[in-house]
Amino acid sequence: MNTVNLKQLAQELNLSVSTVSRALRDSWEISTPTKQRVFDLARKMNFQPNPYASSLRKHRSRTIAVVIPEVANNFFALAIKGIETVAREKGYHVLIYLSNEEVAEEMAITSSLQSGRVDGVILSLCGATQDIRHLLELQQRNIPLVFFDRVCDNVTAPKVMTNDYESGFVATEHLIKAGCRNIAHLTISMSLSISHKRQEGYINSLRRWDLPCDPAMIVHCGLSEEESYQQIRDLFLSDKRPDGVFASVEKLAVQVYHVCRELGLRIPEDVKVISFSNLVTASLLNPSLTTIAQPAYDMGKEAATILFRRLEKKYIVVPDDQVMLPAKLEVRNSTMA
Amino acid sequence: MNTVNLKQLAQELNLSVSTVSRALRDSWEISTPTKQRVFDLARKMNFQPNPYASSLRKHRSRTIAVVIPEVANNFFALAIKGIETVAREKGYHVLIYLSNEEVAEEMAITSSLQSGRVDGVILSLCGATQDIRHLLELQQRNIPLVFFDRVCDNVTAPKVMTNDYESGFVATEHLIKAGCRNIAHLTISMSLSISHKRQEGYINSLRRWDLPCDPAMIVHCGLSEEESYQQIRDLFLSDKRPDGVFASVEKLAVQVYHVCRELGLRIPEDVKVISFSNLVTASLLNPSLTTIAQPAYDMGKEAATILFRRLEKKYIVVPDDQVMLPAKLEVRNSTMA
DNA sequence: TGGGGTTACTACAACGTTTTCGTAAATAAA
DNA sequence: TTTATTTACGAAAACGTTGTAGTAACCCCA
Repeated sequence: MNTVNLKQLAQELNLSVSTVSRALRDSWEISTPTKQRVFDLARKMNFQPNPYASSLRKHRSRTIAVVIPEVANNFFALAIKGIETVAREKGYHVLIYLSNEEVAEEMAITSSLQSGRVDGVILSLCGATQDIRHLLELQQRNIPLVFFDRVCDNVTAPKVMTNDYESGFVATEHLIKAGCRNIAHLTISMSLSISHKRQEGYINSLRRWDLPCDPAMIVHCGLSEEESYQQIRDLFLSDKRPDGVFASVEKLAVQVYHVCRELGLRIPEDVKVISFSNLVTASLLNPSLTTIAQPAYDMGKEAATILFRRLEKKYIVVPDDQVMLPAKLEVRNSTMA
Repeated sequence: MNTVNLKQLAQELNLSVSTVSRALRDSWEISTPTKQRVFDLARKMNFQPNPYASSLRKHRSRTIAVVIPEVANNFFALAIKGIETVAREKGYHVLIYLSNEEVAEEMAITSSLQSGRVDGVILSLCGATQDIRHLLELQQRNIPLVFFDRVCDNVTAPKVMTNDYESGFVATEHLIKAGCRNIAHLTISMSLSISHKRQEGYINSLRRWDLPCDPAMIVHCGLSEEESYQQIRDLFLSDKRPDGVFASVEKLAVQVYHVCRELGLRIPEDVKVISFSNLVTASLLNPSLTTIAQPAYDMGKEAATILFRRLEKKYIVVPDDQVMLPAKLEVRNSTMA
């Protein structure tokens, strides 16, 4: 427990508390010699101002919250790193909350954030979020909100995204050019706009190349490991086995690898695979995985930067600036012709 | 900004602030009907108590800090998940700080934590930490500290570790049994006790099997990617090329794969590889990687549990209880005989 | 009828900062 | 010399909660 406070400094220096406070904040109202005395003693006594007293008085916590569905995932981990970097630079603190892909948890979290504990929130939706009241409530409390990656179209707030539509298009096109004619798309919860966009890119790419768009080839995978594994397995055991797979998230690509291994299917000979992914080991997989890599770190930095712009310049209100950071296609062996 | 407070509730109900406060905390001093009235209005007005006022008054923040060297790493990410899970269960909030493997940053972080912002700290040292004054300072301020994984032997505090010595021994033994006779050990900064222990396990395993222990086979890799890549490359180009490699951290194993690819060395035919690692894709690598997997999630949970035991003082305060969670050897193709 | 005890509340002072409003003293302007 | 203005500080009131110390009102039993 921190015990040295302004009062003690003031007593020691024969000054008033307010003078000490002002001196430490380098106020022009305090003479240079006095400031020096205060600085010296504060340093000597290792004075650390109580952040809670300060927050209470100033109605500012210098703390932000990051709410994400999971952290054991290179994309979100890198995003956190980006956010933390910017935050610490700006003297802010970062609270982390994991919704574990559960809407109920996401709601409980945002609800607890209404207390004024944080000055702002950076959030990436969990897969099943449909109801957005909990997000609107945050805004009603005047707590700035910035989305990244899994944004919410129905909420007016800044958003940091990747070019999901284009990436979906390019990924599918890449498979087509590699010779695939029966391409499956694996995706998660369709309540997410990123899933929509990626899928649209997929569909339009098929159209553009005059390939049929078979609804059976679009697999909406469940959230549980087992469920999605089964679904992917069923897909590969169906009459029309795909010769190419575009996975909208990394986890699904990993499962495709496992399923193929189980079923004795060869990648890329029997089926080619491409996926949104930030795996560090993509190039070391067997075979190496062709990925659409999102600039996760930069997205985190960007989201934080936007948030701090809002927090520090209240007068400039940009209701919903959107930043689009392009993902990058990294061609590897899993889509070799 | 949160604006509904106790005072407003009190006014509306014709009660005193203290009564409302007590009613909300379900105090026995308040009659049931009054409590009900208070609860109802609080819910209706969506009252959220100001956490900073409460923290100031109670000298407790219900917040902990997690300080780790990096997050874009499955081990630390899972540990965070474990910590966050326990914390939220207990009604605590988790601040995250990344030291980026820089002692200076680690010190700046712990220094800022002296302010009483957090009730406790969970920390994993960065590779180069030697000076431990910043950690002792935390303890002098009576801020409970719990280490996990990269613990600090010189500081008296609870520690959550894996059986590093045994794991080092077993990993090396596994290579020996697979036929390796010239085993290299790749490690990071030797100021870390986990590195020491893993290395000791390695050395003693060699001794146990009457194999020579060549100092040239122990490579202390630098922190930068380029540096360690060069060091590993040099190792493989040296006169006595190892036929087995025991990597003490995942990152180095990944680099071994890259180096081998560059040099045209085959794993496991030319060189067998085993590594401490929590890679989800270990089994999908080319070849699949034999790992010593630490129970990262459980370690996080355990560290948090110990910290909360201390914070809540329900149990006897044990100054430095140490918990050892065993790592698990997962044999895969990279060490096939 | 009064002393003791319980019940259900209230008043007020913390907690450590920041900020508003003052004000003595020193200096400048008249 | 008198009157403004500046300089450098202090007193006190916030911020919203919680804990301590009361205290009316009622009941119990002698």
